Amino acid sequence: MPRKLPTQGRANQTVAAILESAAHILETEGIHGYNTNAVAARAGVSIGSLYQYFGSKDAVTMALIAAEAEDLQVAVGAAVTMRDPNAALDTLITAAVDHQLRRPRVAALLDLEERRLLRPANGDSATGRLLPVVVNVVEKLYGPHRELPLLCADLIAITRALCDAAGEGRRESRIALRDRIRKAIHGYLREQFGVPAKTPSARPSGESRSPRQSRRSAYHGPSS
Amino acid sequence: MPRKLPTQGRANQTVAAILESAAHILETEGIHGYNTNAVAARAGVSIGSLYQYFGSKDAVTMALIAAEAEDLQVAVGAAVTMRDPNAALDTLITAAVDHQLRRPRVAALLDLEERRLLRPANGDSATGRLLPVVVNVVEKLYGPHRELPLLCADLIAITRALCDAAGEGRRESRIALRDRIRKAIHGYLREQFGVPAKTPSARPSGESRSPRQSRRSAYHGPSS
Amino acid sequence: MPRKLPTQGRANQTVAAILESAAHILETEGIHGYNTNAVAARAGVSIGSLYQYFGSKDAVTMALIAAEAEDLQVAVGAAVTMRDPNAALDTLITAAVDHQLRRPRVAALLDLEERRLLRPANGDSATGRLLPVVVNVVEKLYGPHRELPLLCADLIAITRALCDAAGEGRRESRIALRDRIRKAIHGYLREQFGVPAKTPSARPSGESRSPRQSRRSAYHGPSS
Amino acid sequence: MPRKLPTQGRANQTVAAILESAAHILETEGIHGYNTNAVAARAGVSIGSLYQYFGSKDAVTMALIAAEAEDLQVAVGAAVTMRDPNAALDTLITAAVDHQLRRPRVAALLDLEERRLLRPANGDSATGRLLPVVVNVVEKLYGPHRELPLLCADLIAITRALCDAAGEGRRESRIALRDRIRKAIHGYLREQFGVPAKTPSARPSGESRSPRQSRRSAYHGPSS
DNA sequence: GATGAATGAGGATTCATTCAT
DNA sequence: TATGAATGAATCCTCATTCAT
Repeated sequence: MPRKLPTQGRANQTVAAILESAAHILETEGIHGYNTNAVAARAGVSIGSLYQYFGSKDAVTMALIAAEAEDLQVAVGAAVTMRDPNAALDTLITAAVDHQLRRPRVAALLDLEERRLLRPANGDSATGRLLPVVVNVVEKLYGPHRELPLLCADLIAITRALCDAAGEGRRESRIALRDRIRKAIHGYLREQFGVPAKTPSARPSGESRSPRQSRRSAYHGPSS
Repeated sequence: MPRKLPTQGRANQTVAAILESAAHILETEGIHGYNTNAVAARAGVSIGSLYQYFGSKDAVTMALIAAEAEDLQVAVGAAVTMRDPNAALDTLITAAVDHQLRRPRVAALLDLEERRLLRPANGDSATGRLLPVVVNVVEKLYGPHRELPLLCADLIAITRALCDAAGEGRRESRIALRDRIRKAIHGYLREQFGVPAKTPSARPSGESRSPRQSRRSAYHGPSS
Repeated sequence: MPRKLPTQGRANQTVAAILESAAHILETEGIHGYNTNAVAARAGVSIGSLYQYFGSKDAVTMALIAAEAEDLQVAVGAAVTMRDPNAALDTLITAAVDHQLRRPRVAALLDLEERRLLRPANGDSATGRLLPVVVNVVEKLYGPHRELPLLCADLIAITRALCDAAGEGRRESRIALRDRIRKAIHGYLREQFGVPAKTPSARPSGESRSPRQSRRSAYHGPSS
Repeated sequence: MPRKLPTQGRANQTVAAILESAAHILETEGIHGYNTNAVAARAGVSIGSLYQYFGSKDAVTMALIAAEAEDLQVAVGAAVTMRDPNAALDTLITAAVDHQLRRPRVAALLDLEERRLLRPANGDSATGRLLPVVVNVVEKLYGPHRELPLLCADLIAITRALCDAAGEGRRESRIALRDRIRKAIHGYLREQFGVPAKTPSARPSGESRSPRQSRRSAYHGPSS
């Protein structure tokens, strides 16, 4: 690592170019246009170089999955250190939304590939590392539950689904999407926990408020 | 007419065998094992016969999508005629669960293919026909909402996501899954409408009633 | 032959329908659309029936070649009996033009196939039966020549080429085409024979005249 | 640059080998044996290599057409610069003969394919570039004519037909063939113009000299 | 005889991967 | 190390032909 840093730098550049190219092709052409020759060509490197850095097409895909998940991982890392579980959850949701909306199709397609590629040596999927954090946050927010991992996996699935749905076709602000995801998550959890908590509105600051009463005024619709 | 019937029968059998084979291969091998030769071989017919009935591989896929969606369509038809919107919603959920759990992977993969195959053409996907029914049912249950189609699309996406998640890996009873979907749906809607639904979704037990109160004190976030 | 005439009639009808269909497909789709299934379908018979009457695709093609050449054969037969060689030649030319222009593409494509199919058991091509007649006519018109068969084969090739060229693209009257063919033929022969004969204008009657002199009055063009 | 040249050389070799193989197979097997696998095999390259250089079978065919027409184009270029129209015409005829006789069947089959492949696209066939040159030469030789392009297209068709006819079966010297073509061409033109050409075409002997003069009196038209 | 479902060899094309330079 | 030409197994699809009904 200390030696031949310039080389390392070039290698890193090449790897980055390949992954960027792969993502772009997946986004614009779908799986059917996703082949190593196209990826190498668009990356501006030879096919031989691609195979120098990645032993196979699947290796490229896996690296892309990891790279795409990276910003998510950053958010996960940040969430872990937060005191306020609400802020932590918001951080995760925001990261998920940003991630999925940046390249909606890539995210969806990589989901598929991830399932296939993780079959043999599973364990370290993005979800795998995400789940415990979510469990931790939710437990802080809603208390213990004997099926918490299952519920949190559901939350992740729901979040992903809403992002995917938002990605194809309908264009809307990420704020609106975030709001809907928050409602889906808290609605689900409240049903599961049998609690009248209400979705906190987007206010990433205010580390604490006594929500239940004060938030009532947020209701609209037939009720109040 | 008697002349043609045995022939017709054979043709129908062949078509059915091909679709069954296609579904089986998608389920067990994934998209990577899904090719016309394999489908024909497993169906016990020659590749030529496959192409006698389906003009292309995509045609097979589309027919499979239609066939797999058929039971869903039946449920949709039934739900349309129901007076009780709660029962109608349950019918739809049950159908979705049954459909997705029968061949979890097929359902997920066909979703992907459907997106690709419907891009150029019309919009009569399974979701397309499902959405208005859901909108109608939800409106009866929760009242009007200016973004009802969007919300209902979310409901469909959520349902699908939970089924998909249930499909891969964890095995559980469809009753439990149905219950979780119901909670996700009603939780989301209650958040969106800010109102308790006219009819609560699941009353399977009394067990989960009491925790609701006692756990209250554990909440952080908006509450405390 | 005397018995089961009705059956024979039906068979003939079927055969005729198949050949007509084959010609139509060759004309409109070219060799690439010319396959037995399409021919049978367009003829309104089953593929099985086609193979009942023709042992193979090549058999269909050969029958089509024979059928298409039939009107040419009629003209050949007529030409043989004519006294006036000029009228005979005109008959042949007219037949060739009519034949080639009715279905220009079929004629050209069958030419190709004929060459392939006649390789093994050649001898009875349309040209084969045509050549001696042409030789005979030309000899009467222009006198003997030691390479007459070669010259006459050239005449046939020239005629065919001009018809083919007329078939694709440029539309013109068959009278004009006939005139050009006549000029090409007589021009060639005059060069070969070193003779001042001039192309007779189209006057299919006058069974006999001493051509060289009497034909003078027939000249047109810039002169007279 | 030195880096690329050997590679370029290899690529060129491969392309040349493929075209040579294609021509050879067309010549010996006809269209029925003309498929990409056979072409690649005979060229000593893999099928993949063939598709590296040619996007499709038709692309191979078109490249072959262009390659086969190349020597013709050279002759056309040479003819354009010639002062003496007779020499120019002879150059063209010789080129046509040499071209067609080198691989008679290839030339004929490519003619067919050319018609099919040029249908949709532009009109720059070999004939397309040839025609204006011929028109120019003929006009110099025989003077103006309101249908000169048509006549010259006929000349090209006639030349091609005689070459084709010479190609199949009968073997003869190209000198004899050239002579016959010259006679066909000038015979046709004299008929059309009703005039002796400014320059007689072939002077291989003295034998045909006297008739030309004596024939003059037979001409009508501009002359007499 | 007539039918048309079924067959499967054959042909076009793609693309992951290798390897000589 | 980089390159990109070459490879060939795999895949989609066609069509001449057969044969059970």
